[in-house]
Amino acid sequence: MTAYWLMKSEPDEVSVDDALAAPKSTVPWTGVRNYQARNFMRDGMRVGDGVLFYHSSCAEPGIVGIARVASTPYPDPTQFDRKSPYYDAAAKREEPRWMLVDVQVVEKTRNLTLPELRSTPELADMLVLKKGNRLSITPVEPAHWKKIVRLLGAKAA
DNA sequence: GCCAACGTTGGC
DNA sequence: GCCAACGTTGGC
Repeated sequence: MTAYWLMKSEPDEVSVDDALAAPKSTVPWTGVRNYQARNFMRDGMRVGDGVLFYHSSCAEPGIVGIARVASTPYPDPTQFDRKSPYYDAAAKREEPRWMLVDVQVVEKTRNLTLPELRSTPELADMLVLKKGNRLSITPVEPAHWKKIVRLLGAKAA
């Protein structure tokens, strides 16, 4: 049973173009330091799950690509890297605190912007649109996924 | 830069 | 376990 997810990335950090330019169009989803979001990656995701690649904290926030979960969960290496902004002194190698998955971009799309998402009645219940939502990873209902893929005219199903 | 909303921390 | 203070997210 394939599940669907929305994953936010700041394009200044990793944009959909950056991901496309990476080997196999695949990037490790580093830097998540929120337990709920971590748990989605660690416990909820399966290889092949659908991902909506979302740009946040930028001029035009929105969904900019279709991707897929491309690995099983493994420890986020940046938690052990003293020079990384994501370094976590409390994380031990024997007992990693932060887990991530690899994400592979399947298709770059147009930007389905936040205002457009908000103005689409069928998408009103999306978690990412809820007031005050700050979660960088949210599950996506199959019906919402289908609607968005249709709005994007994306090939990926 | 502002600020609402939320998560985390730490004293008690 | 409560809750105030603080830090972060993220749209605008």
